[in-house]
Amino acid sequence: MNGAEILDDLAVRGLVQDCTDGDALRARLDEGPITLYCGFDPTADSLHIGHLTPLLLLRRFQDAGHRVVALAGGATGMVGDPSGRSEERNLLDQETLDANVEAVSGQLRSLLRFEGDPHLEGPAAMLVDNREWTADVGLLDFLRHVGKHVTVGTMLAKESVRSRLASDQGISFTEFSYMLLQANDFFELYERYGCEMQVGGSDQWGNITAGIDLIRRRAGASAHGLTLPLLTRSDGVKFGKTAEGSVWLDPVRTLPYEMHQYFRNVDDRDVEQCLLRLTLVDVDEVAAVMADHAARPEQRLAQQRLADEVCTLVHGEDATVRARLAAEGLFGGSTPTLEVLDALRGIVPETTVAAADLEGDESLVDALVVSGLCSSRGDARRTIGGGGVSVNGARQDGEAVRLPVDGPVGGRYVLLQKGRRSRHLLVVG
RNA sequence: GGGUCGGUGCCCGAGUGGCCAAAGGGAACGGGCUGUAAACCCGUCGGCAUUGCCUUCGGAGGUUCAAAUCCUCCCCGGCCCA
Repeated sequence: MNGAEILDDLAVRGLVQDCTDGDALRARLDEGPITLYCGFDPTADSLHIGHLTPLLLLRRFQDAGHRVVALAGGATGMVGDPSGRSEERNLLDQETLDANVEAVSGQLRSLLRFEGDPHLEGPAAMLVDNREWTADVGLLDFLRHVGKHVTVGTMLAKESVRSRLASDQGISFTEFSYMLLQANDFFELYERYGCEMQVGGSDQWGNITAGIDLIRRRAGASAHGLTLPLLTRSDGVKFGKTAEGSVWLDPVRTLPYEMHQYFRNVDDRDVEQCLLRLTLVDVDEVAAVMADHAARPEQRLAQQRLADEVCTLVHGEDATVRARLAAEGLFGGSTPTLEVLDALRGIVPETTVAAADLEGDESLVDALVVSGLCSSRGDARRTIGGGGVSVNGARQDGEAVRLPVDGPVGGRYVLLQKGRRSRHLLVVG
């Protein structure tokens, strides 16, 4: 892709909120590969799907032949970015921060192609930690070499600072200084690797332009910046949030199955935006998928595709297959196979039982209590009576108190379902 | 400090001696419809139990065969007066 092509692609996908001089950037991209970076502060031990847009943006540039740098903000994370925040952050301790940098770095690694990656074409991605050039810099040096080039007026004019100054909370000097650190990062990356461009979320505009200014002042060079719009949901809920919290990339925090389901349930109104911004599917193909979807919206082809794409990007093909099998077991409405039930392990809570436990006169009632799906035998009877219990996908008669005689699937699993949402797996062991 | 109204089940809110586990609404949960949706409809909704039993109406005592309901003291909230 030449400069125009990649920028047009981003624009069509709705991935450009703000951009420094578009013509200059286009011309620069036409000249040849560029080095660009995006920073990720280790505020938690995992990234979440909100980070996916900028991370994928790096990927898009890498796929177009450019050199991308993912920065884990070990230094900036120590200070706390005020951007987009109404309140002062709590500082993380060194130990937590180290662990977070480690975890986040691993995730950054998995979505980009580094040296040695068999799929690598063109420049390898780089992973850096800004502690590398920040940790040993003394305060005096920093003030002389960075602070000297930035006027307080400019800093005060940034939206992130202005909004906080106007609030009751105010802003600490520490957070106020944040943009200097980030500006310095950009400058350092420019010096070290010839990094000419920084990308980030829309709230990063002020920090990015601060870096561009610093590069101009100290190196007399012009650099570029581009920000992404925030993903939004039509129903007003913050994107990537569920009742349980954020959708994380860490498979322990958010099961691949749960992530798959999250996207599988995206509103019709939002699904095209998601396909464009959160997957690498070609724009033309997205249009084709959307056309299919429009013809048969009830099949939710677009959501299915979206869920598969994102899940595969983050967790890989196997996890996606498993997530789909699990969904089939939970929502397919047919008798699940051994393979399907196997895929439910780790997704549905399970209890190990003896084969004899499945044979009693009131084995169904007992099983519901043992599994914790029902709080008491009376509760179990009531729930069964209300038609709320299924065993291995088959709804049980309101009078049933005993498990069906056909026994556990493959001699191993009995899937209990209470209503649509509560499940439990009995494992014969 | 004086006066007054009130504190009821997850929440709001009726109930003013027995027919009260306590109306009604909301939430929640189950079912139906549906696109693993929204809306809508039905059911359950203190606890345990296959009849029934146990624990609830701010707290502690008391009157009564019987109290969420009456009396006494205490705690807490609203409003009015100081």
